[in-house]
Amino acid sequence: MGADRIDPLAQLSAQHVTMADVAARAGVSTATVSRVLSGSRPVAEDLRRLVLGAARDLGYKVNLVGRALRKGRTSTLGLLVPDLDNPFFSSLAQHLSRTFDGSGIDVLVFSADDDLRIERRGIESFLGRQVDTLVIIPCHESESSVSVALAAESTLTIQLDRRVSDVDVHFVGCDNHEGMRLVEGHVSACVDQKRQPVVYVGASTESSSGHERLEGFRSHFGEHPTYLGTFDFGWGQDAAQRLLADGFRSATVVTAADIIGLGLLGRLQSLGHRVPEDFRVIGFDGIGVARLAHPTLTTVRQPVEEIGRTILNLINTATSADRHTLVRIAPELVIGESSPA
Amino acid sequence: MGADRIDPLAQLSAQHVTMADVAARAGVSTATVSRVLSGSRPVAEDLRRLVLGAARDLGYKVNLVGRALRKGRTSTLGLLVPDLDNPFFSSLAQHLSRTFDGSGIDVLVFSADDDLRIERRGIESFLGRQVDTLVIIPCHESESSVSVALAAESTLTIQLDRRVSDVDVHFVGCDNHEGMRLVEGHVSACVDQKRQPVVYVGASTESSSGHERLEGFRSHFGEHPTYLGTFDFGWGQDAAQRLLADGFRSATVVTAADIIGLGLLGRLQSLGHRVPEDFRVIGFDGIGVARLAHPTLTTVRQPVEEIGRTILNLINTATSADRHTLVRIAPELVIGESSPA
DNA sequence: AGGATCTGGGTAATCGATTGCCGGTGTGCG
DNA sequence: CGCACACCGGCAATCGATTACCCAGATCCT
Repeated sequence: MGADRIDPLAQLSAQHVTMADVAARAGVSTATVSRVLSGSRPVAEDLRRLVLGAARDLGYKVNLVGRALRKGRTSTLGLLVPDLDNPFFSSLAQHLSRTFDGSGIDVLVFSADDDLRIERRGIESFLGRQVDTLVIIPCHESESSVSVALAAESTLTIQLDRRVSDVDVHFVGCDNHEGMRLVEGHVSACVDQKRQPVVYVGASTESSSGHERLEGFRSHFGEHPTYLGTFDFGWGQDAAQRLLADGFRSATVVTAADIIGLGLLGRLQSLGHRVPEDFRVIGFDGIGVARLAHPTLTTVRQPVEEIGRTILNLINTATSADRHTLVRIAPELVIGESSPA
Repeated sequence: MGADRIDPLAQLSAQHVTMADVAARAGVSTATVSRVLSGSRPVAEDLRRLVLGAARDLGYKVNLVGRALRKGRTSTLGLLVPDLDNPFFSSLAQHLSRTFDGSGIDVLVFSADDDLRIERRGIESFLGRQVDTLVIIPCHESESSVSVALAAESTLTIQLDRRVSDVDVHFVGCDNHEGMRLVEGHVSACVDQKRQPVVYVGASTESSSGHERLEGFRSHFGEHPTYLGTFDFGWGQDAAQRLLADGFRSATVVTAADIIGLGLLGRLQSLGHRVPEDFRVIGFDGIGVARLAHPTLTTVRQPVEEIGRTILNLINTATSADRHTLVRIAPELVIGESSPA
């Protein structure tokens, strides 16, 4: 505790303290400094103390750029999301960060702003920075293929939640088909479809999740009126008005995402319709705010913690040779007030 | 268009194509390759074409780690947020990313998970990676000081939305005092405070925003019942029950954040109370979902676009010498149904 | 014509950390 | 006592891109 102050001399030289500086001060070679600091090889106790003292006095901070260049690895995972304003993606980012805390791997997030051009830039940026792992939620089912393939050929790449077609790259995501099965089970148990029609409000099939959920819906529910838009609140609101314009005054509305469901639910209520008495609304994803809407939203929850853990496992086991891993995580029905049992 | 295919030989050598490889193939020196690729000095047209062709054939991708080591700069901005699950922070991240698109600077986001230890790790990680700018929303008004000071002494550091005490580091954020003045104006214009009491549901004063909003509230409204918790939905819900337990059956509830207000609003409704008839609820931040609640939330919107632009400007003008810049952005009242005019 | 200047290419040092290899000391064993 | 070997510190090469410096040839000027 006696040597807590920073050496005044050191403050002059200031800014960049390198291993060479520490070595000079401790009177040893940079090799020894490196060994002490990284523990890569034992170093005599007296030298160890000398080096640690010098490092502390000078305020030495490792330069990860130098290390990365030499080691060829960065202990970094790059997460590329389409849009941080979408609560499902940001919560995925949050959980992934939390899962990797303590693993020695830093999670860095980049938002593509739903733009193929920026997505591409993000990939090149992460690859250029030599991230050890690239986790990507591709914007577009077909157009993102090239970028994903590019990434996969230079580093361990994992697709998350959405996948591109035509390219074999690891994928971890929810079983959308199963999710729609759960919804169908719930609906058929408590709705008389003769009296209350079922409609689907989904998202464009340009992303695999939009695509798969639509197909899941169709295969479990059969033919029903279908409205397709984008994964955002605004589309939910628009869709509410389309439904009303098309004459619906009562329906069970299955949506492709909570944000769509929430937009729809809000607009229906604003226009004086009752949920769940007139319209039942069902979401997908299980984002936090779904529980906070009024009424709370019935939804299919994707287990984000498990998704995070799966990715962590994949990294520890997967080699870049087997690109084939495809993990489908089973979702879970959460019944809320917008479509009670 | 004729030489679009990748050279088969190159694919064998695969993985890391360096400038040396490109130079060898083009029959020039690495200096020339660098000059062609970066445009740092003119190069004869024929050589230029040769180099570009070789780079394309080999699938050359610049290694940003090597570049960063040499240049000492990375064209990167590190954004450190306390929690990506908080929609205000994730929307800030999204807008900042969007603002910097096209500027040649990549925005990388790291979540501290509201934990001082992780916040510190994030800072060291960003500093080690030599980010040119570090934008940080500190977790804690006093405990984050050391970390922020550390960052500020090695790179351009800007505090966002929240600031630590005792340290002079650039700050860009909303004028919370002014925000509360707007709320007071709205409330006094349409509420008879004799008949409907005003209460404040805020967040702990451990973050500067919590602190300043509480003070702003007090200075404009005077003494009123005050409940302090955390910046999340759960606290809003709890607070609703505390209010009821304390006997309130009607009140104008001013909250410190939309997420608190939304939690509160939802819980009040679930328990059969009417908003705005019985309780008026007012938020702060202006997150997207505030417009989607039912009823929509009256709130004080922070202009995130302007905040983003301000940071971009600051980076272009600020030197690390003047750490003093303190920008307060004027917020804006958005009247919703939860507290109509 | 001869020196000054300009253009543009190559050589090699450089950024900071890591690590393969060498060698010196000390210990253990036969 | 002598040899083998473990231990541990240092030297110097290395990762990949950039750039200070040098130099050859061309052009320009008086």
